[in-house]
Amino acid sequence: MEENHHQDKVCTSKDLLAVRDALDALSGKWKLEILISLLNGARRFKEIARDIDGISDRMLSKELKELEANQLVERKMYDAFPPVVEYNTTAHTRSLHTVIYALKEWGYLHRKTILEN
Amino acid sequence: MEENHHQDKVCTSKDLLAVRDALDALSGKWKLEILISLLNGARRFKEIARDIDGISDRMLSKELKELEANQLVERKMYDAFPPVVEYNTTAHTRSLHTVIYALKEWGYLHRKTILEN
DNA sequence: CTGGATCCTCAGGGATACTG
DNA sequence: CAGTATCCCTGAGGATCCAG
Repeated sequence: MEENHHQDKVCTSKDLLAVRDALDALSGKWKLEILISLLNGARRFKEIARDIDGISDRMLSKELKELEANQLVERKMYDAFPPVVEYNTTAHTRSLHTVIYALKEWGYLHRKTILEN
Repeated sequence: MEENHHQDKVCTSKDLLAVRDALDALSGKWKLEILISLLNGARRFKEIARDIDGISDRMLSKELKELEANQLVERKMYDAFPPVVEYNTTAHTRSLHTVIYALKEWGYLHRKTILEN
């Protein structure tokens, strides 16, 4: 980033805000599951709903909207009856791989650490 | 990890649980701020409280306890009056660096992505 | 099928006061 | 200083019904 202010802090307050932004985009009980479902292929509303155990239509709709607002899913509507809507990932979703990988690895490590003591 | 089951999924359901474990350990409004404060050096209760704008004693106490349960902070009590308690990071906290770095980088990228459209 | 509208519950977190 | 105890409020998320 452009300015550093010569601090050797682990994480500046600006950095903290960025971390929060990232976490906020993934916040909510179902977002990750939805993204992972879509990372395995484009899906329609009901297909995602069937894919994710326990999610209600209301929540799926809400989370999809937030993900779309954050450009993490793309919504394609086909003019037909009954309605056909297809959800898919975006380039931005793919950029999440590093984050998901880091969280996953640390999650496994964390569980191991906790169980060992 | 030991078994793969020959799937080429981006993220298995076991992986998702690990991601959730990671996120859970960092959940709560103040945990990251507390960790970052401590990553810049050991601190006493009141020092952390002063470091973090807006946090109440109650929340600081609660979050510190959860972090300690997750071995992300270490609590040292010195027998003295008035009481002296010092909080510090642990080896496990340091292992979080990859995660925080990934989240930070993606957070900046995310903001850039959103603002561009 | 793809959702929107409504109502309800509960846990996260704020404010304040108190104790060893 | 280092926390606890209490009370309260808001918003995330569940359940159910309705509409195009």
